[in-house]
Amino acid sequence: MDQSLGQSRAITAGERAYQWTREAILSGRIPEGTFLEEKLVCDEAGVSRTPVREAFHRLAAEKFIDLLPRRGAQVRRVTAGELFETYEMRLLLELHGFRILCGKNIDIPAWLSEHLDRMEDPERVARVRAGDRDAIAEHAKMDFFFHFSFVKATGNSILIDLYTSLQPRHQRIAVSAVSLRPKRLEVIAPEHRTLLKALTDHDYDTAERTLRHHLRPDETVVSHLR
Amino acid sequence: MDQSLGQSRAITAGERAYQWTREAILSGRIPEGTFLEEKLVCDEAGVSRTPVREAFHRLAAEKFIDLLPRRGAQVRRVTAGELFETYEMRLLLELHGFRILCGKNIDIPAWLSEHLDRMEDPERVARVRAGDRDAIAEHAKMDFFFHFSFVKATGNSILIDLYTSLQPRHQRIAVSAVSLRPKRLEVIAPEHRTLLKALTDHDYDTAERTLRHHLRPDETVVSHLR
DNA sequence: CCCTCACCCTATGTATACACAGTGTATACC
DNA sequence: GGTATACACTGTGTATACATAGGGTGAGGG
Repeated sequence: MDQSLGQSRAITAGERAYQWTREAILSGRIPEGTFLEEKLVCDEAGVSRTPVREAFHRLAAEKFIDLLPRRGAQVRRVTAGELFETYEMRLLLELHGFRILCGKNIDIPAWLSEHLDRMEDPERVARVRAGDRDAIAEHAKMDFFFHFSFVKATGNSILIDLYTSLQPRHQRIAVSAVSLRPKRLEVIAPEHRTLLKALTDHDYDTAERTLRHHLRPDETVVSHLR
Repeated sequence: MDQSLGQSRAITAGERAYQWTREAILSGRIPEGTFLEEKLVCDEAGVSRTPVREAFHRLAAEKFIDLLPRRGAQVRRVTAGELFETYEMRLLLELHGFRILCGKNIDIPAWLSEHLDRMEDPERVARVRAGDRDAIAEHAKMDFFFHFSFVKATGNSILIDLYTSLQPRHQRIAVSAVSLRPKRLEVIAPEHRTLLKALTDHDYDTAERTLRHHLRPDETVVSHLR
């Protein structure tokens, strides 16, 4: 195609295909259960099938899609069972992060407060509550980023990997939760503030108590996924 | 890890390439740090480059190899730092499994005792102590399988996924540990028996104490990886 | 009206050809 | 003798052609 343009060759075609698809799934442009056709991604990402297929295998390993032999790539659904499991694992991994952060007196990034400011921006919140799909997907990503920051601060690369692998499932759950119960936003925001303060103060007990309440499956979402 | 199941299904070329490479790495036939050439796998697995490259991307996502752009696929090394992190994560995940198994009175598979019998088979142990690379790799796989069984028994599919993703790192560490300190075998075996009994008795405290001692990095291995 | 079966057609699985970057080596120069 | 540079070669990155399985659609029968 247009390889001859001499653009920054740093990004390979496979990487473009991967990022486009990953973003399309995370943003909700491609709904769960959709059979993702190679040709669609080829056209959208402007690459041939080979790098697209490589991206698909990577995305399958990362639980974004299921690769059904001779059927195609299906965007993964989150079942009710997986919802419970995801919260269970998030609690396990995040609490472990908290223990390290508090125990070793590791400081958490100062800009996290500004991140919460952006999440609570009235205009953004209004769009989310209005049901704007893009805004909801963006909110879910920011929520993940917030929690991920604590895990990242521990510096444990494997913990970071494990937690990262939860993102596809987190995204679906968070989108469902905010879509079905926009009122949750009013609960989430102050809990995030409490978490941040507790960790800044190295107050593990408060952090744990808050997180245990924060990571509780919403019955409305559960029944919706059943 | 399920090496013997499902021979009858129509296995794709990509799957053959994946399994051959995965097995070659786990068995130690391809040493860490090796640049894995696509052509080699093509010849060995009897497929063309396309499915091999797909397998490589999958293996990279699973942390078996690093894909260096324009350089190739390098079999991952385990650093000293990752050794500590791996033990830390194994402890976290396995203890969580133990809590569930004991708390919910879930029974663990009865055949695990026979699995330990096979691990302690004098002939096998002799080969491991003699430094037989295949026997050592096999021992490491059996060790992983033993610990994995507890995680599997919880039925939490995400926990199972997360633990599975530790296998590449576990394998390298276990092989190093047994190679450098064959004497460890005499410590490992009784600890495995203690763990199994504690879990059969739903005695979490003993299980936790034993596991905390069991999953302790060996200083010899640590300095070897540095 | 619903179910079944056969056909076609589309999308996947695989191989291969070509483009090009990175590495190694040999040669020339300092 | 050591270092720098140019060139060839090897192996990866990508596109594309071809084979084939699986599903959709239509007609025919119950």
